Amino acid sequence: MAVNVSDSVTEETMALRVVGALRDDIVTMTLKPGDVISESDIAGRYGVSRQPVREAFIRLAQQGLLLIRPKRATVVKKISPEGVRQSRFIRESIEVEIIRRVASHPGEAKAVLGELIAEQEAASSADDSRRFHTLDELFHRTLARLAGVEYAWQLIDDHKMQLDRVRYLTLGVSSSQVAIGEHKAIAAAVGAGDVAGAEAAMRAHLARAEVLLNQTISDHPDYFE
Amino acid sequence: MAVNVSDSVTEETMALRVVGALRDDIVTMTLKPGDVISESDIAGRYGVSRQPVREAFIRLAQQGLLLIRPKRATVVKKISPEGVRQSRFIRESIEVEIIRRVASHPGEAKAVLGELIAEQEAASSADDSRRFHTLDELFHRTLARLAGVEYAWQLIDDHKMQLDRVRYLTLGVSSSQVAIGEHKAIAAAVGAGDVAGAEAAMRAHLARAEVLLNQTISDHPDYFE
DNA sequence: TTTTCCAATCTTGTATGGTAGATGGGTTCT
DNA sequence: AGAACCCATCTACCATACAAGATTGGAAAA
Repeated sequence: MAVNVSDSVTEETMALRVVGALRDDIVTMTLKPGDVISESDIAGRYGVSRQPVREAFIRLAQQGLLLIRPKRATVVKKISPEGVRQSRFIRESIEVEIIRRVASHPGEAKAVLGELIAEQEAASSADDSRRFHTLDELFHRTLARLAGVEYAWQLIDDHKMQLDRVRYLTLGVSSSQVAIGEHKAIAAAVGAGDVAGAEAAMRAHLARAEVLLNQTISDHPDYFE
Repeated sequence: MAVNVSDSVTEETMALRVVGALRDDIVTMTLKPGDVISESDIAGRYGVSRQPVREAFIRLAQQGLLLIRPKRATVVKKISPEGVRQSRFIRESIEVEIIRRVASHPGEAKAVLGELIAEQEAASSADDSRRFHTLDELFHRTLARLAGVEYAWQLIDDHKMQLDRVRYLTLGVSSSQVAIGEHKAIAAAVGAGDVAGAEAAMRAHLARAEVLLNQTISDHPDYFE
């Protein structure tokens, strides 16, 4: 998922290269909320003209990561707690609907999810939080695929980036053991075809993020509006 | 909601003016799916340089209305039936969650929704389908506001545009009387605090769009992938 | 006639210069 | 000293020129 800037063949156009590099810097908090950047600044940093940088700014602004203040400056958007909550409302709405569909028609779900959970336990034992993060995301994406709405999952990727920034701040904090237990509960209910139980388990799983958000706001108040 | 191109004070920058004009042309099918446009073409048409037009293209491409084929051309994206179905999956997921929240805690909901329905009946009697469309959208937006997630509603506006194109094709077709009846059922269940009933009524309301979509694909096969 | 190939002419991508609005700091006036 | 003001300097915005890939049509060869 990470894009290396110096990699000169992966991306087609310079503009997309800059988009990938900046997005990575923003999500990983290398560029912190509130940081001021400018077209010429970034252009010089990556050795390109202002034009592709400008287009990158436009794309990232539309994804809610940058705020372009005309004739003034462009800043890395601070995280809006309300925006995070509503992004999570969207995510919860969709994930609940997904888990219902999957639980209604299990099928290969139980086996597939079981494998993923096993990998997660391996990553957790190895204390590889980066890999666990990837596997966690894959768990939810797999549910979407099982429900036949993987494309819909891609559609909300933009909104998910807001959540990813918060998540990055809580990388070490989030106890993966707890998450794995919740994943097991979800998989078990799905395997049993227990729709209501699966929905409840999913809601409980997502609700834990609320606590993390409030804690993160306390830890990094200057990153939020 | 419509933006007049010749209006020279409403929009701030030329790029945003072009965005609004093109989006309006696309949603209203003035620019049809599959139509090929070019930066210089549009630039000449609006009397600006290629630069702001190019930026407009980028924005609209990110919203899924245009498809930029590098060094080749830019075309009005054809409507993807699968994309429409998944966009509607997203919408249904969110609207169901919204209607649950509102039905759980009615309050002023019944009165507010009642007023909107009355206006819809007036528009329907006057055969003003354009106004009915606006009121219909307002009905759903109001539900989002009542649930305290109006911002979330704005977040999915981009995806809704895909649905709006289909909807425009069925403007005269969709019998507003049926829609009003469904709105009444929703409002009644909400007013009674009947969560399950409100959810069922909302699902029934949204399900009707599936029929319209299939009919529209038959009527305009060249507009779809 | 059919096929191959090349060149004119499209397209979008990139670079650069100039414009107007906004900011900040120093100067001048009161 | 305090406040108003002006100007150097920043910003994003727009216009223009050039570059490079893709397409198309016709000419030339088989």
